[in-house]
Amino acid sequence: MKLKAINLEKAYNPKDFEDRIYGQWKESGSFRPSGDKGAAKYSVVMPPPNVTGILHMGHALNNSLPDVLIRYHRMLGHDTLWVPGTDHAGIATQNVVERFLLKEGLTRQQIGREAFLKRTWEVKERHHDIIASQLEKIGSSCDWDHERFTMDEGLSRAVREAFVTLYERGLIYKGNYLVNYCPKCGTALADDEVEYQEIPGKLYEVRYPYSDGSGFITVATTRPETMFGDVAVAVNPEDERYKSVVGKTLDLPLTDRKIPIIADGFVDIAFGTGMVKITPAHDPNDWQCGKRHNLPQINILNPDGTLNDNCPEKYRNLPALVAREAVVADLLAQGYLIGEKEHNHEVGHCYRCHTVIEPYLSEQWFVKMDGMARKALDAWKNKEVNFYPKKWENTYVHWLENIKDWCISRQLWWGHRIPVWYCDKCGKMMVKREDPTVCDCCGSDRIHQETDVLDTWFSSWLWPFSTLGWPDKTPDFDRYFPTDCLITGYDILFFWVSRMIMASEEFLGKSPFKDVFLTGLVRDKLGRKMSKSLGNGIDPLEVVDRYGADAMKFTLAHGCTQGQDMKIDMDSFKMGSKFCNKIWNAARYLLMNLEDVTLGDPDSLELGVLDKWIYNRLNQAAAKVAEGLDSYKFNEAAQAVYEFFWNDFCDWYVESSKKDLYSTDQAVKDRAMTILLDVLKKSLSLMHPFVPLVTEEIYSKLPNTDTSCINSRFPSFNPKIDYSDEEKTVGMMQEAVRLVRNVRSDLQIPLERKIHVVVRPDEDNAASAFMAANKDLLSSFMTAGELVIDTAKKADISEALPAAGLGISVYVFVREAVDIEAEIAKLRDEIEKNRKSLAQTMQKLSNENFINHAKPEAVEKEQQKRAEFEEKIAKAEHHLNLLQSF
RNA sequence: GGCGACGUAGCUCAGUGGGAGAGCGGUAGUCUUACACACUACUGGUCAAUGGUUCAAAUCCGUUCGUCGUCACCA
Repeated sequence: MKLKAINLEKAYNPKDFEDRIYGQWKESGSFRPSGDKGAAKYSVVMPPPNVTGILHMGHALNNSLPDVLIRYHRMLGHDTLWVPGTDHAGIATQNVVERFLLKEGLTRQQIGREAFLKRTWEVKERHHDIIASQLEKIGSSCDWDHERFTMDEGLSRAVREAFVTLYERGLIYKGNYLVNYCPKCGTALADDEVEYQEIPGKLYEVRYPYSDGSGFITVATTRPETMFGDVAVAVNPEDERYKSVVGKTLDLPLTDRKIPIIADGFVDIAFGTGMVKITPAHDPNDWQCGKRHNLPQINILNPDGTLNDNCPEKYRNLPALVAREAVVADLLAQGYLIGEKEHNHEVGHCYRCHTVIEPYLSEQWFVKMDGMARKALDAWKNKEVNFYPKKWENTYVHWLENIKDWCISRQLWWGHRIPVWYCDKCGKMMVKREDPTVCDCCGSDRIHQETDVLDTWFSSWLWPFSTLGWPDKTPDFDRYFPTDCLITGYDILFFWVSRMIMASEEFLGKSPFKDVFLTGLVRDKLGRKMSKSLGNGIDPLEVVDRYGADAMKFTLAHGCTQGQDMKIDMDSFKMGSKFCNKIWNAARYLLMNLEDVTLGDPDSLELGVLDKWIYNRLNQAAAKVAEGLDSYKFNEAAQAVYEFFWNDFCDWYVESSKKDLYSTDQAVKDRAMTILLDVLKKSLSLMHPFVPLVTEEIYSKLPNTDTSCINSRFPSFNPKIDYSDEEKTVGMMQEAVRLVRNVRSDLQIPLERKIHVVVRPDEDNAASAFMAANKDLLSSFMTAGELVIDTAKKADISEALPAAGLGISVYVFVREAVDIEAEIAKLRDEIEKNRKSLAQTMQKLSNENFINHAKPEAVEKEQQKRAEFEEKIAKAEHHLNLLQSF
């Protein structure tokens, strides 16, 4: 059947088709798992973005990479599932909604818990739709039918199941402990939710007098206002200076309290005065020390960070920093403050709102971690879970070995409310999977639920199995759990990855994924983290708008090396865009030449040397892609498809085929096109995981396809294809062409001057025979007028310029192409002129006055000129020598 | 302070025992039957410094300098 030419738009314009193609895929259910039980399964869960966030480059990266993998496995025929979803992000979301309220002059307390949650759900719905459409826009082939939210019904059930189970196993407890508390967010935080930043502060030296009037001691502190919580002063028991004073009593300045001097090994003899005031309720070390010595804990703060009633009246209700100034002033006035020096120290800040964290004594819920940590360590030791790159294993192990109990209660409203009820009558506590209506113990219906909610990560850590139906034994769970790999940034290794492994081991006895690939972080060109406050972020949607989703995906994959952060700016994406354009134009070229062509069966054709060569290159590229993707070396896989398509297919194969494609013999043309389209079709499949949209759009136009690209078979490496002889032959031809092109370029012989060339292979072999048989092709690559393949080594080459390569030499009859005498004269002129200029420059540069007194820019400019002249002279002399040599 | 990473072409980075590479940039030329988002060629680097192991080191080891990350911290 004779085909008609197909005309594609002149340039690659992703906007013309990206949304349409994505819609078609989604519509046709292409993202759904095949459910084919006969095939291997491949499953991945998406790291759920915060529902109130906006997609940033980090999301783009850790959704692009799984997309590549998922598409690759789908094309291998695997039963693939990629589960998308969003996270309720307790603190972050609550903050967002509170900001909205503030604009209306309201606080959450004013509108109450129920109304606040209603508002929050509304905000969640709106933002969810934005996030989901952004994920679609960047081309993620996740299965939307499996989408989950950490607070949807199923996942909430999973959270309860997890909490109650852990409680039943004795792994959850409640108690009064010193926790990290953010006064602004009004909630406790886990240890790893605190970020430490060095800030300048002061170290105050304060005198505490002995109660017996025998003098005073001096302590050093950065936080003088906490002195109201002091319950002792500690010295090191080994400290000779203070051995005699241990046990004495001190008067605490500004108060009427008396505190003892105690001995404790944690005190550093060398630091400060060697005396430390002990404030158990406001410092983790002091808290430990207080426990050891059975000291009371005096909490001096209100939840909002102001001083409370345990402090002298004067300071009550002042914010800590204000109180500090007042205390310092009073200490100074009363002669207690004797020193004050600059002191930089690390201070904890809230990872959500960057407020200074207070160690705060309060009643909180905790998870015991040591046992789970051991299981998670074993999972790694047994190779149940593997880290890429390997270096993260150390970090993982170190964290697990030093783990502390996890504070999971948050004094927020947005989140999973802790499933604990208290009886108002008998005071008993109940921990329940289902909401109770009456007290188990006394039967009273006057019960109330715990008001705290759970840490967001308490739901995220169940994600790989809660999204598949756990705690129920669903078909999805049976089929797709454990998942195959997890891709996310290393910044949430502890928050999320480690905890998922712990939860999964605890509840299911296996690792939730086989592999963890931890990506680097996306940074700007200056190496700074992209952030809203710096305004240096790149919006993935803007990238899509300017260059297309494929360009973004390809660039990210191509730039993704193991363990390195990725520095990018908007221009970085030109690379992917150019590649897509190249693909587009190659396809356009072939399709526009389809007129009157009848395609044959590529499998039954007798292949020529070049045909075998290109199939061999394709086969090898496929091997590299498989190798790269199997080991999470996305850059190597992307590079392989790039080089194959551009350098092998476009630059050599398509160019080589032009003669046949324009042959007057229709049979020759049909044959050429049959193979060209077959290679194109397979190339599109090869490239599809990296540039899905453009390959699908082109694929849909091909006359030799009947499926969609997304559902086509990946052209996997076929060990039976071995055309290494053809590989050598074509390599030799390419070498000959390069040699001639070098000569032409060196002597600046314009293309329209057809040159006379003798090619002399070292040996008479398949390559020389091929070149002899394809002289026309070779001539066109060399733009040669006359070409002799001189296997017999008989041609007269005395007049030609030789150039030698590996296994081959070429001789170019330059004389015919260039007017030697004129060229020599021209070069001599040029050398002369440049030497004069150089002499002038040198004169300036050798003048000390010039060097010492002229502006540095001027000197530098002269030096640049010198280098330029010298280079020009050297080049001209090189040419001159060449021309004079024959 | 512990642990770790990095330092390769003007820029961004690959490369892990035997050839120093890519993309972008620069230079020169080319509208050579799709692609100027192209083609061709060229340019450019004591692979941070130093010592060692080796027949052979950008690659392995030691030390130094510089940059960064991370964990833990002294009040």
